[in-house]
Amino acid sequence: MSFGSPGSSTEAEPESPRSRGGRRRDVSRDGVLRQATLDVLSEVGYERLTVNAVAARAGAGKATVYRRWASKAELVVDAVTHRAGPVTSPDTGSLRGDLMEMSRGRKGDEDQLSNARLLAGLVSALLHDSEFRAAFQRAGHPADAILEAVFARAVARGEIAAPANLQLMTSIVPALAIYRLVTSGEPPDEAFFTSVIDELILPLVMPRSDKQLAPRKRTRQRDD
Amino acid sequence: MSFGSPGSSTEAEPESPRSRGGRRRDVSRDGVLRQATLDVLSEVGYERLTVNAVAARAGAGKATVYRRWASKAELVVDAVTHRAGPVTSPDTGSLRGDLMEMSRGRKGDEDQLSNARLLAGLVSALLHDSEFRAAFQRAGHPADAILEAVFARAVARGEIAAPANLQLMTSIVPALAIYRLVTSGEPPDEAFFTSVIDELILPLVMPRSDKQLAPRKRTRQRDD
DNA sequence: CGTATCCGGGACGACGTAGTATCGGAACTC
DNA sequence: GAGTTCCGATACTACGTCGTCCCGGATACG
Repeated sequence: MSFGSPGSSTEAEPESPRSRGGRRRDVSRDGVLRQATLDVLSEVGYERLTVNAVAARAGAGKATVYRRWASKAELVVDAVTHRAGPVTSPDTGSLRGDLMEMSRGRKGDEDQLSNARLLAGLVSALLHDSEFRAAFQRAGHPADAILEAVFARAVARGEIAAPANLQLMTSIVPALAIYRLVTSGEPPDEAFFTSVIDELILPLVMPRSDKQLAPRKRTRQRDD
Repeated sequence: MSFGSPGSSTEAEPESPRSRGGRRRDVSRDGVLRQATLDVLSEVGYERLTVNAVAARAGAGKATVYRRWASKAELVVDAVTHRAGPVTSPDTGSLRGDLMEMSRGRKGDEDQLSNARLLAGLVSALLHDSEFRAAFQRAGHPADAILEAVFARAVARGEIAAPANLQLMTSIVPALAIYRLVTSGEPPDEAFFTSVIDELILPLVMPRSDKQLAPRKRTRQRDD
């Protein structure tokens, strides 16, 4: 497998040896097909994703898919590596606010829940196909970068001390979200994210218990 | 699907309407087949597990498998629900020692790494087959019970205060182990478990920083 | 207008796997 | 010993999916 794909990295494809004329490829179908791939992937996972289902959801024919990607694997890899949203890092002024904002997500697009569902759908493929995994590591998880920026800003504000192990810290939310999704079957809701943030992350990074510390009762705190 | 299986819960099967004679079923093959199922499951995941591969690894014929389980799904569910080891809760005298001991595992059998690999192989099946998930929830994760006992003992010793959210606490290690396994492809090693325990769990439950707190350098501490 | 490439749709072949059936042989009951 | 059920092994059927090919129609170039 090569995992080459339309616009793999820079979307620059200068050479199109179009011999003579012909109908031009409708570039807008690319995005539709990628989004349909992500949808089906989140719902049934990589193994049960069928190219027919993707094409049908996109309102396209299977030939249209295979004209752009050489295989199901390349389609999925390309769809996931292109899924990046506007990468808007929230900035509510407090670490807790930023983290909660990331959990909620803006339009069900780049939030932690979608990430969890997507990653969960890819788990077995990632585990047993090293080329698959390499492609995703190359692309990197956008949410990771955002989370790192959120922590960095909190450090710059003097809100927290620099975490000793940042990677471990940024893994907590997605890891627990996936774990919950898999073991309970229910997608993590706001109460779950609140628990993780207030009872795990904040107590770990807050210097002392001078701020809120794991509110036992539903202490409603607003910071958005 | 019914997920009935040989000895589902109590291993008591009093009624065997053997009309007359015949070779008796070799019960020892059950365990061999279950173990082979777990092995293949850990290696390739549920979707790519084939009954042929399980039978071959067990040195058995496919008919022997289907004489005991009605389907691949029932075989896997039964194998996983019967995987419980001797459920020996470690007791090293300290919370850290117990947690480390659980991570290491006794014979690569009931340790966190095997659990992670196994659960990772089941992720997509668990996500998209509610009956599958229900079967596993019914069985419960043995490691959860052990972890709860470990924390309970630490509380009884006065080593820690009772965690506000025990379920969240016991999820940290397996959740992060699976996340690492999936995203990096490398199984969590001892250094990883040390990080999680020393930098996440212990700081969270230890009342103050009067004990060890996240040794930066490879501070070799032995407590077993 | 002729040709070429695209489009959605669907037929088709190749392949892998679940589950069944059958075989020669072994273990057991009567 | 006759009959029955298990054993490992393997042939077989049923079915789903990947990937290719073809269709009628649309959109481009020359």
